[in-house]
Amino acid sequence: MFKAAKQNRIFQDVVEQIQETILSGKLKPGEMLPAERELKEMLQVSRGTLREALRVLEQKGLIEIKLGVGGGAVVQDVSYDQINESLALLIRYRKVSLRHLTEFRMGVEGCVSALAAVRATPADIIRLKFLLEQARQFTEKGSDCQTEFVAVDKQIHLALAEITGNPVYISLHHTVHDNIDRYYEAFLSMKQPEMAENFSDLCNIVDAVEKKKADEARRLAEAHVLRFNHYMENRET
Amino acid sequence: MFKAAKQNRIFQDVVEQIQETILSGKLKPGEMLPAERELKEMLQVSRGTLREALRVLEQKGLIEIKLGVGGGAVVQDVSYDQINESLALLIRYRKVSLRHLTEFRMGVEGCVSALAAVRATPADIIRLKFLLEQARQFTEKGSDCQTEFVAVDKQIHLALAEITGNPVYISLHHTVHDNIDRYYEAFLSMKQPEMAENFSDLCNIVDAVEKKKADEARRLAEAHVLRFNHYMENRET
DNA sequence: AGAATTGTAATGGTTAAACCATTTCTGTGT
DNA sequence: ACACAGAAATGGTTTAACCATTACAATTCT
Repeated sequence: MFKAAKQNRIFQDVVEQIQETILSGKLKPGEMLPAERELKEMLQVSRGTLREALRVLEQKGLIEIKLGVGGGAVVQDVSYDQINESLALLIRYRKVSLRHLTEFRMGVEGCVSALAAVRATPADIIRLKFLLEQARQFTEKGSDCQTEFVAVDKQIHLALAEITGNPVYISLHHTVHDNIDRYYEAFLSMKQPEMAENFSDLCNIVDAVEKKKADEARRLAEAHVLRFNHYMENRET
Repeated sequence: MFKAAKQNRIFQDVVEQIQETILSGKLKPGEMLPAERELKEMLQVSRGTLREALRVLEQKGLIEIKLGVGGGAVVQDVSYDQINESLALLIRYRKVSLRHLTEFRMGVEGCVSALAAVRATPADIIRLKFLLEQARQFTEKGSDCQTEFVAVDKQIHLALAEITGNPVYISLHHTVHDNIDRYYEAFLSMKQPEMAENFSDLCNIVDAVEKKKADEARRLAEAHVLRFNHYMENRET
């Protein structure tokens, strides 16, 4: 029901004051807080205490500190970085396995593709086909371009997430890929045939999205993620 | 590809050292860091700098500070609190709406139910039916027990997530529910008929899980979340 | 005039030493 | 035994000084 009522720590009060000022819109992204030496006078606290508060706000992603003349605390636009860091921490701490992550990714990419199939506009389809064309070129070049191919693959999945228009899916896409990439770099190795297989997967997904076949898009996306994973499983420790 | 290479700030180095020690398991939850005055000697930094580092670690949820003799930094078990706070910030900043959150929840609960249908053991089914029985009792009592009913509803969804055995789904369950609950508290109002409808939903989902009908479980779970949401939409600002 | 260099001041980063506030433990007296 | 008081450990805060980085202006060279 309630959060633990921490004893009064002055820097916490400072954090709350500044956070409220930012969240209420009195300070907008890009604007700056007064310099530390000014701010400490306004708040009637020591510089050390103020700096502890700034560290917290920085960690929350609400401000960023710049050095030098004209430097100081710049208000940031709230982004997905913090949520991603938290999830990454959780993944690392709980030692979430590649299997778990892949299973989750299967589910999410499936949902994303199904939603995208419902919502894609003609412009979205054009964008997807443009990305497909890039993928096709890298596929032809074979394993020399594995990195580039994986990058385009990722862009296609991101595009699908963006088509859903749901920021939660977009955020998760980044989180999952940032965390799964570590495994890719270590374990993934595709030759020309595998790349061709994957390229074919992507074509089929985009095709299903274009034809607004949501269920088929889901099924194909799930199979695609699973296939990607199979390439790695043999090589996993 | 790479993260921005922040200029060397000593406290960041301290944060990384301590964080690595914790994440690598050298320091386990419940164990304590040395006292500030000791730690600053070990790390060869000033107390102010060390404290800035501790504020960051505290904000990340890796440690908690206790006062008095025998106090100090206690290593925490990584929880969902930080990720929840990040999501709450996004919601407050209006980057994520209830509609987005519900849509996402539909997808996740669908995947969870489908997976649970595949993996549920007889013991899992017994647990689910035990929870259903509680829900039935609260349903009969009507709107006096709305809070209790919602709590059991949540427990059932958590149980399904746990049946999948995938920690990512379990984590997400907590995050989504913690944040969606704020809306529930503000907007949700169910009378006896709505509760009966929901109870029926839950029965059908558990039934589909028991019969290992994954696709049906998914469909039912999605409809269930959607229905829950409809109760609120009329009341939303 | 224009370009390169240098100086200067603002600003965050760090250090040091001292004192306060809270909490636990210990010893003393009843 | 129990209660109370004091001591000690530990985080919280303050102050004052100095260092490092940066933007900008002044100066000098071509």
